Amino acid sequence: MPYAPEHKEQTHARIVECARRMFNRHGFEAVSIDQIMASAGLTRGGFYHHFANKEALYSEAIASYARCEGAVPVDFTASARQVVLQMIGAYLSHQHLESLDNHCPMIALPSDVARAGPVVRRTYQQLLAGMVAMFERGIEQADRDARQAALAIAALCVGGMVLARTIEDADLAAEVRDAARALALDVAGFNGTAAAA
Amino acid sequence: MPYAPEHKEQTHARIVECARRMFNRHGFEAVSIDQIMASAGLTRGGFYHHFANKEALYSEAIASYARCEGAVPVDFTASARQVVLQMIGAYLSHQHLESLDNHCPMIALPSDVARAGPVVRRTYQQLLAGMVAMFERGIEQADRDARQAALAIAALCVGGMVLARTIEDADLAAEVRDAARALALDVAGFNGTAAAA
DNA sequence: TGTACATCAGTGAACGCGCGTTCACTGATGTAC
DNA sequence: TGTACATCAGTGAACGCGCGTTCACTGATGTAC
Repeated sequence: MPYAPEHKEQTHARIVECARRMFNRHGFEAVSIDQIMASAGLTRGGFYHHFANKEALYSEAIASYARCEGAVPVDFTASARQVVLQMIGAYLSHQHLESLDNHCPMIALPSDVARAGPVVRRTYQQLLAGMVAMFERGIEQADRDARQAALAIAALCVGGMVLARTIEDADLAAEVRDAARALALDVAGFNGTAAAA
Repeated sequence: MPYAPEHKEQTHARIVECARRMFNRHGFEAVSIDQIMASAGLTRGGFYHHFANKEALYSEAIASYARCEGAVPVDFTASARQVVLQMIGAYLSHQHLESLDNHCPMIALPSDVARAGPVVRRTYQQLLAGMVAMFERGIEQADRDARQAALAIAALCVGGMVLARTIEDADLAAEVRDAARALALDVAGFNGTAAAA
């Protein structure tokens, strides 16, 4: 047995992490395997010892976001209700918008994923499902409405950030984020508790 | 003067329209100039008589959406208030989701535009500004809040559709659209007036 | 009216380039003796 | 403890391909006489 068994795992994880960052910033197609491997301190040939092809890396990169720290810290040991408050504030924050390496894949790669294969899309869907479940848990409403509210908040978070990230005018971008955050907090039941931008 | 003066204009418009459809479906990068020109009944060489380069076509294609009919008919001669009701219903409709050639560019090309040049992004921003203004006009609220509501509704429309388009599960996609539409109608002041899916 | 001409929209072969992928290899490593 | 070995993660040259772009050309057209 040459090399310690965890050696390959570590290299694999390093490639995925580099890919996640680069995909977030530039999209799937604009980043080449050469660039990813170089960024991980390796050369192109080794790629196919770790992944069947480039697409296989897409879903691993998206899945790895759930394990990474994210752009803005959220204290997940707080109450479900507090987590919702923090999540909405963090997701629609200026800090999240600016951290190009650590965008949530739902706002960094929406059209890339829409055009990718089923495996990639399923991974993306799990990320959304996790986010919605987290909102649902912390919303104080009649049972049937909590899910609907959670889904609408997810749409506000993603829509607000997708627009803010795409348009040129920074003032308009901030306006969109603020409006989305205000409504999301309102729907979650935090009336008048506007968090910082 | 060979050819009638409107001849080139018509060919130009035909190329833009073909490009708009193909970009909507597959994104900027996945569609080649060859494919666009072939779809317009021409060959690749003529492209550079009409456009400086491929990116120049991006913004023309996005701008052309404002002039095309869209996926779902909206009667713009109705009152500002009725237009809002129709717009929200049309934007978040199943019909819009399914019409891959006529998606609003804001949901078809979000990451493509985010990575494009300033000209493309400015065109996209104008599309958003037009949508927000239309919502603002038809919302009955205190002046200061109308704009905020309009921005939040735009975020809901775009977020709801971006998510619905990207995830695999059709039931979850419909749930997201329904939740976004219900909240958007509520914010616009159409309490309990749920439109058809 | 008929014809020769100038224009320029459209053609298609060719270019250089970077991509994803393959493959014969190399050499650092843990194991067996 | 020291050495020969087998393994396999990583290397880097090479491949075929399709892309955006260029350019010398062709031929359909409206105009001038």
